[in-house]
Amino acid sequence: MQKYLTIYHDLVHKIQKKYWQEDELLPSENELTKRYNTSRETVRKALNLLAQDGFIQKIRGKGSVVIKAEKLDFPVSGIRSFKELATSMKLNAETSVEDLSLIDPDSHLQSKLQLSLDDKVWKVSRARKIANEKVILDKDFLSENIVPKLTEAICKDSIYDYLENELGLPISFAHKEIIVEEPTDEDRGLLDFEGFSNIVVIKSVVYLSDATPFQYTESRHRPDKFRFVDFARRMPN
Amino acid sequence: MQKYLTIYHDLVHKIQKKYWQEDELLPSENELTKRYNTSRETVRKALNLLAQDGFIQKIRGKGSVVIKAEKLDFPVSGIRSFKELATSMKLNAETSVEDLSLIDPDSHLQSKLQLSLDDKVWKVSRARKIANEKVILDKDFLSENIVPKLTEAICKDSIYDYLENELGLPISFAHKEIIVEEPTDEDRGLLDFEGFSNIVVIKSVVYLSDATPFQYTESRHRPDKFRFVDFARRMPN
DNA sequence: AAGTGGTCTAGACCACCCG
DNA sequence: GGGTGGTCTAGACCACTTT
Repeated sequence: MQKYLTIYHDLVHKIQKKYWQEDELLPSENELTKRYNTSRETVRKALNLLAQDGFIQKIRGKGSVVIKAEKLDFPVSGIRSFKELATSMKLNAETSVEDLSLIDPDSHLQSKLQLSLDDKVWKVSRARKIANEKVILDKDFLSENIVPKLTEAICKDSIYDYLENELGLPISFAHKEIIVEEPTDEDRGLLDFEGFSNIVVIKSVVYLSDATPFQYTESRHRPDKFRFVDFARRMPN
Repeated sequence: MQKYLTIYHDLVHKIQKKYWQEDELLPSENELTKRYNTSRETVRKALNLLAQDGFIQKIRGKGSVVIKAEKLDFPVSGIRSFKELATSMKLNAETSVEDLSLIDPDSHLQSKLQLSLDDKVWKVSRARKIANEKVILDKDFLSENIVPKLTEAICKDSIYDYLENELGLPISFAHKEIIVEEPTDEDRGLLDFEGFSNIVVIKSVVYLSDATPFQYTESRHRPDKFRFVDFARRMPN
């Protein structure tokens, strides 16, 4: 494990354990350099990660302030699996696999996943139940080229876990968009939809570290149950 | 201007001018170090910014690949004013100021903006017209402590521009959330709402670089006209 | 084996904040 | 003036990809 990541994880852990109060200052970079017996640039790398993730705010001339933690947030930025989210948010959640099949992609999928003519894709539909209501419908499409096999057991647990830990795929980045749509008949059939007239859809394409797209996902959320949170930083220009 | 930022801007400019093709490799870090007559760490800082902004994908052992540019992105991450967005997306846009007044904040605002008991806030309501339809309602609340004066002319142009360039405020980061709500009577009155039964609301709190919150905004979008794009990177656990 | 990006070091100077 | 974070340097070793 790299030094700056162990420092990062140690600090995250201490912040979450309220080792420092909110609005309090972290030890200075020079102090941390001594404590972790490393160089200042390495400490800075860890602190910059913390800032990027919204744990601290660095203030020139003063120090690094611990930021008030929000909870029950559904992060927009960052690739996280439903299982990771459910765990970290301590949700009482349950997944049912509604469909698992190997299909011929339509042209939209072919272009999104840069497929050849006779490539096939896995289609997975899963309904997510939170507090005994089905409120999320996840539709995943994965290149058979890259994911040759999928089982219902894997889908019920965590596809991400399987991809990263069993197949060792280097998942790298994702392009996401959020739009609001009219619910389809499928949405109404598979979710507890009550009388809602809109559905919030997060569409994403996930890439490997060599920039190959291998997964297209639509995560369809009942509009009353979610808020999507983002932590944005003013960019240079 | 810092060296790594000038390098960053130069490379962004060259990528946008198609100096390198999509999927092509940038010159190596060592090569760029020579060309810009600097150190490798400085080049790497610029390249990491490019990767963070989705311009390139760095691949160990190979190099930095120029990523296919997506078009018409409405960035979630990054704080941008409507004017910046409208300009960069070349929209035919128009703003009307519906309300501008100095009010006593309710308790919700007091806590969001960390106000004292008799502090006042500016309230600004603006309707955004795109392609001759009023589809966005922006409601801004700004601390009078930090923004002592506001005029209708400023609000019609760009508040951000005024804050950054006239007042010189160091705008630093924002916490945003996206939720779907029922439209209010105000929404129906000020927007061309047709028959829609939901509205997409982006709520954000904007902070100065010393972590003081000074602005609370609700940007209310007609659901059919709304699209949000984000570029996410898999975080180390 | 050579070239690439990833990490780490030790030191330097700067701009900013505060007592 | 002393401490803080921001930038920059020159050099080193490593893991990975390609030839």
